[in-house]
Amino acid sequence: MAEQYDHESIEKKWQERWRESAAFKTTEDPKKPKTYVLDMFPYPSGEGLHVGHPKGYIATDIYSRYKRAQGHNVLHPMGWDAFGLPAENFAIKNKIHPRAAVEKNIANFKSQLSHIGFDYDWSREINTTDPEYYKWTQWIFLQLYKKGLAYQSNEPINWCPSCMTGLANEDLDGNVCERCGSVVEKRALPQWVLKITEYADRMLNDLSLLQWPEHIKEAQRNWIGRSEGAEITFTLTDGGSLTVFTTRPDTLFGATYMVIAPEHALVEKYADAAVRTYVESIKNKTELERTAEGKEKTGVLLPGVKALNPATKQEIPIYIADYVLGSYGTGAIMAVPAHDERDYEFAKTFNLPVVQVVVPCAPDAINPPKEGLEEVKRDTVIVHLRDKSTGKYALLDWHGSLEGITTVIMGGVEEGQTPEDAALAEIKEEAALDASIVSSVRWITAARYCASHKNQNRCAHTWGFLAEVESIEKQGAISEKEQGLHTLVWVDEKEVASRLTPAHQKQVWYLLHHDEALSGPGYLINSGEFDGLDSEEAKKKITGSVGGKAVVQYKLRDWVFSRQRYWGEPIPIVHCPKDGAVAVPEDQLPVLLPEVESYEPSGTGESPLANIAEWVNTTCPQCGGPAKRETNTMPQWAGSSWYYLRFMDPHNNSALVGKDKEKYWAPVDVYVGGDHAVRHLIYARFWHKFLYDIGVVTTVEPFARLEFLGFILAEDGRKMSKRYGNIINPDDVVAQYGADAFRVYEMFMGPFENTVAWSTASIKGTERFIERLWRAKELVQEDPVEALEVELHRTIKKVGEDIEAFKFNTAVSQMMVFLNALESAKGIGKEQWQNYLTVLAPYAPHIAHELAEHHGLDISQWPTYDPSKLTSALVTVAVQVNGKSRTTIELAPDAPEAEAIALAKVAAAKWIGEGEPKKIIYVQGRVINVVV
RNA sequence: GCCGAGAUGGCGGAACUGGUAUACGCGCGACACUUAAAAUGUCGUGAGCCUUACAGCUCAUGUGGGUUCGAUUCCCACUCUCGGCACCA
Repeated sequence: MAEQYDHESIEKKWQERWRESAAFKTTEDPKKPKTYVLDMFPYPSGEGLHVGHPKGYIATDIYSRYKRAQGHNVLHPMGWDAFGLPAENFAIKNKIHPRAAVEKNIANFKSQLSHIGFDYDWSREINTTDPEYYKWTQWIFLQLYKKGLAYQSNEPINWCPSCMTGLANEDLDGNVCERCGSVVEKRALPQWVLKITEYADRMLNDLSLLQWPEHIKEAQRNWIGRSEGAEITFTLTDGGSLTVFTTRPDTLFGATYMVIAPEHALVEKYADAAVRTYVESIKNKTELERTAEGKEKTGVLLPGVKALNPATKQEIPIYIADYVLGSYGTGAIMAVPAHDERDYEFAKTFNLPVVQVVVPCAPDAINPPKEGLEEVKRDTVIVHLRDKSTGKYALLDWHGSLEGITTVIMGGVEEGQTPEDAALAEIKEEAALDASIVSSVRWITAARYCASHKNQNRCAHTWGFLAEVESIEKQGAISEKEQGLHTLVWVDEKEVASRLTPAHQKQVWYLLHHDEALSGPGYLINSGEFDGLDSEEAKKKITGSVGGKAVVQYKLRDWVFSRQRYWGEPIPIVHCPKDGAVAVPEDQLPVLLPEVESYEPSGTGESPLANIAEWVNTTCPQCGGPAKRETNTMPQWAGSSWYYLRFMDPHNNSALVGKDKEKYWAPVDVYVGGDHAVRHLIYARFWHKFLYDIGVVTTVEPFARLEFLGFILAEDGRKMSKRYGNIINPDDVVAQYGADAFRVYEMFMGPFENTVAWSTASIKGTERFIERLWRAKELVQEDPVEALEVELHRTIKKVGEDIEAFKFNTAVSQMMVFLNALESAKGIGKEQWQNYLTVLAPYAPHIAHELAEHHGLDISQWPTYDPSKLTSALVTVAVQVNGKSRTTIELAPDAPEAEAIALAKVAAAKWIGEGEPKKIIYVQGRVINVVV
């Protein structure tokens, strides 16, 4: 009777041993290669950890232990991000001090983590609310201030009426506070703002240096939202001017009106009663209501003034509409309804003129223009013909060299013909029917192709129509010449799009049914001297011709950095009546957060700190006269924007991080996290680049590689939440199944980046795996078991490669495969066992160490695999006949082709049948395909 | 709407560079051990057809096409799901 594996006492034994021997204490060692592996540090909430949290921590722990076994010097720290609203709100609700709440929560988190067996160097633990830590957060702020990157502003900001504090744009979900769900208001308050926009381009460009998942990089790009365009100034009829930002200066000739934001300065000057009513209604509407109304465009004419389109010299009206944002660009646009979807919507609602100035034009994929040939422009028509009696549409299936091509009825517009005439004439010619025009495509479209019979390239400048016949009863005879070229076919409406071959004709069909603006590029029309130019080229030329200038705009706004709350880093500034805002001298840092009785928000827009006279009243560091401290605090993101640097040198009193230590450890080699990663990464990259500029760090990016973490859902498929009562506490799981089974299960659940629901049934599988491992120790013998060699070397290879690639699930699978083989072999050599336990140890460290100790084995060195041992003496080769697998044969992996084929022919004789195979394909060691 | 990722058994998922689809695990079924149950072990397990059996056949990787001796993998079109952004001119 084999003894049961007692995970409780064995795991405890090893955890104690690691703790007591400080096994994972890390010091700089120039002789060893370094690896810095980091999790996004947790926010110690009152709810404690659920089983989703440790998933990332297990991954970094495996990576860290693996790298240690490879001889790397590994930095794998843990700390706490503990300032911010949730802690403060929690404290208010429970009537305790936030500091006490944080301490309690941290203790709880630490206890939960301690049972899972992580290899953290706890001597480097940091806490963002520790004055020794936030001293340096304040120091960074001062450096930003000194470089002019922190400034005061009185612009209206987002105010959350429930949290009673200002928020950055990034803290919102649409127009709702992401913390509490209240709808935010606009409030003008004195704010500290950081010039993150200064770094927008560098943050965008340096993404190319990073080994990050594409979707995270893309989210960063979206967030930065760079767009290149031009600023163009329109003169007004009152002698003034109005400047707009546009990315499409090429469409200037199509600008038939202008729109300014309700906040625009010009509004005041000309506002009449209607304008005021509109602007008021916008203010009173929450953004929620505005979104609920969808994309319905609203607006009102600005009376008494018009603008002059600098290209057409025509007077155009100016509207006020909320679809133009005051905070982007110049708060004003030139509206080009033909080429902008929003302007088009607005123009339709307000009956404004629409002028097409760009013709979309793509080269035909089947018959592209040939280089070197001259291009001739031809006016053409494309006409869809519907048989009213059947609802079917006419198409032409072409013959001869155009076999396989299907088009619609089309042709040229001859001298003296209108496009409508031409369309009807083509129908007469190709379908022998008298039809009438029902509708037409609003836009001219075009395609470039090569007319090889004429040896010229053509650009078909095309009008599109829909025509109709009552029925085809009156159809005449189609000429023999036309019959020879193509056959007229009638197809269902649904089929038309898929039957048409040329992309251009598909586009015309689409536009016949969709009334949309043309937002793509093309060549210019209705644009005077610029007609015929490519739109890309026209951008520069038109901008130049009207004295505009090229500019770059970003969606990214400067970072509103003040919070009117207690629980955050005080902003180290003193306001002096004489000297204005004065930086607190660095030797006076940290500016300590005062101990107070009442830290509840005042709601007045002033921080609770404002009420503490003895703290607020101070002397000016410059003139020595009386002055007041800045009472706003920093947002939660501040402390987490640089913490990865402090882990390198957590107890340094004279610098944020020592130069040598930074040089040794930076950058973070692997950074693991998920969820709200976008903002944190933007802010941290911004600060890091700033610190690079002032010489504090030596790398341009903080996180070389990022692995995105998929979440764990509750067993019911919903998010784990107190609200649903479906939280699973890792403490309970560890108590029941053991830390190793827990660790292996979380890695085995699926690909690391996948979101998967927890399954109590499935964790039993990894529990069995651990139990079977335990029993396998009875099978250990002195001599190696030959039959296990191949699988062992494969396992060493696969587990190592999979850890590098964060493909933990397949590594676990391979370790299970090996254990299966071991059980079948009914024995394993000591050295083989040692190698196996070594690769197992990062996943299941407790049992691996226990088993290793049992046989006196050293599992601290990662084994190397022998490539020559990855394949066995015989391989199974599939035999296919006509691509279908029929049977298999056994072969030496390097068997000569002739031998393989001979064997295959015999094995598959009954499928091959009589006669010689047409062809035989042999893929070494894999497959033989006999084609008969 | 735009951008990104994805769709494989009852479930989580695997598959090198285009080469035996369904590894590994869960679940399920049968059997063994047991007075019994749990635990454990052994065997089986994509669907359908055919056969007493051995064997054999057909169909299956979201849908429809294409390239190829051969496609989960490459190409084209489409459907759906998830994530991010969302009137950014």
